[in-house]
Amino acid sequence: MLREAIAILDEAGEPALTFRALAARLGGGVASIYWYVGSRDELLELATEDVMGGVLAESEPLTHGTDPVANVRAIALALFDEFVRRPWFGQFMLRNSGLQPNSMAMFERLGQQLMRLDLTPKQRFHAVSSVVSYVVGVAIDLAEPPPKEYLESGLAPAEFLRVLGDRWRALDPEAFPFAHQVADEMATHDDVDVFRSGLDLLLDGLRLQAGLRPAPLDVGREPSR
Amino acid sequence: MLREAIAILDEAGEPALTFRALAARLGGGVASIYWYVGSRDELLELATEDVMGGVLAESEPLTHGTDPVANVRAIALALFDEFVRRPWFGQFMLRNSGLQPNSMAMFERLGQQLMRLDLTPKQRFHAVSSVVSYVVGVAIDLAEPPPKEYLESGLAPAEFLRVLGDRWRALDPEAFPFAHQVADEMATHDDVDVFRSGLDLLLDGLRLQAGLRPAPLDVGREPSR
DNA sequence: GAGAATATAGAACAGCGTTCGATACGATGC
DNA sequence: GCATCGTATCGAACGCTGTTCTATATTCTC
Repeated sequence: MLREAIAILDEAGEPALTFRALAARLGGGVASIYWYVGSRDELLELATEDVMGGVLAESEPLTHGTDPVANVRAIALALFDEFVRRPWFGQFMLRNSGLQPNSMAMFERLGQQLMRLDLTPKQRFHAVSSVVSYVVGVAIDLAEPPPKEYLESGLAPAEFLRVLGDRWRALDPEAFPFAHQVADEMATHDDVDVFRSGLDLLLDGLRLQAGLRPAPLDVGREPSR
Repeated sequence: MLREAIAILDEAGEPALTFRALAARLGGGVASIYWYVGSRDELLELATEDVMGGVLAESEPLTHGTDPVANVRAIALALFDEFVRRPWFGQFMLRNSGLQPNSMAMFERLGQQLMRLDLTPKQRFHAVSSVVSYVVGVAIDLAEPPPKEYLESGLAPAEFLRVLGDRWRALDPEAFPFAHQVADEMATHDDVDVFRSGLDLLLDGLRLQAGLRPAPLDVGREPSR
């Protein structure tokens, strides 16, 4: 049943997961679902936990590298991948305050990497919280349903970005010099690049705090300048 | 009318803003609201834009400092303040993809600060996006309604945090060394401290990228170690 | 075979956003 | 003075939602 629920979420997003839709898919009655799950929220909770379990399993090999910060980076990127695959996942990842086992395990996994750094417990706690917050922030952005203006336009995603860029470029350069300057970036940006950039800023700050040299450039990172 | 809508949001949160509740408060009929606003989503959009306008106005003086990164920091903290005051605000800040004037203006304001840094347009675009994502991530966390376990317990917020910390401490130290280590931090942490820490990591990384010295310690920052 | 635990649904309820159609009010035009 | 048109209001209904109640099968245990 959880499988079918996740399938609906994957295919049509969170609003599409109604008890009636799920019951129809299962070929059963609506009320039957309540035998297995207490509420819709609980169902979403189970779904996110299930997916988080998958990410946890898939990203396990990423935890054995010698550079703990690089490991955190790799794990975060694995999470990002899942957000792209399942936009609904990001929306609910934070819904549970770390009480679910798998979410807790992800938190623990990130924290364990940071235990190999010369930091105070408080700094470690703050650092993990920050990485999670950043990741969630990007996830929410990705999960945001496209504006209906886009849906009506019938444009391809890349084309719509170009239109958005054009709109920024058309703004008054006096009042919006920045929008004007980055209109091209807006038009051509790739989400994963943006995610990686911000993550690297955060992790560079963390390296600095831990008294490490800036960053090894050998893990597919673009040079900082 | 927008005033009353925001009042409901402030008093009882986003789910409480129903057209029927709003109509009752206005002493009118439900359908009348549709004369002024096309849908509930549009109403929420107007509300967030209105609040963002307020933050924009209040934080204007924070943009004149000599250190652009410190200015970004101050603006972000002003946003955070609003999230604490209005948890619903954070939830919807990102709902509009920068099409609303005030959200756009906030984006522009952050970007203009970064124009004073020696960065490429792409780096600037990524940096602003990252700061926004981080801020939104924290906002979402804050907006998360407290678990019903907490509501049923009747505990004060600080006490509930202590309970959560105790629970982490009770975990198997072999399997959860990190949770064990930061249980105290979890129990005693202050949200604004966590927010500030992560923001500073991000901004330190940005300073590094711009070729600046780490950070002036004179703006109320705690030393990095 | 009796009875308990497990499992399944149909029907109904209250609430939601939204739409429809009717009804006023006031200014404008002839 | 009367008709007309845009502004503004609203009661009633529609279709949808999560959820609950109650009744009924199915299966396992003694």
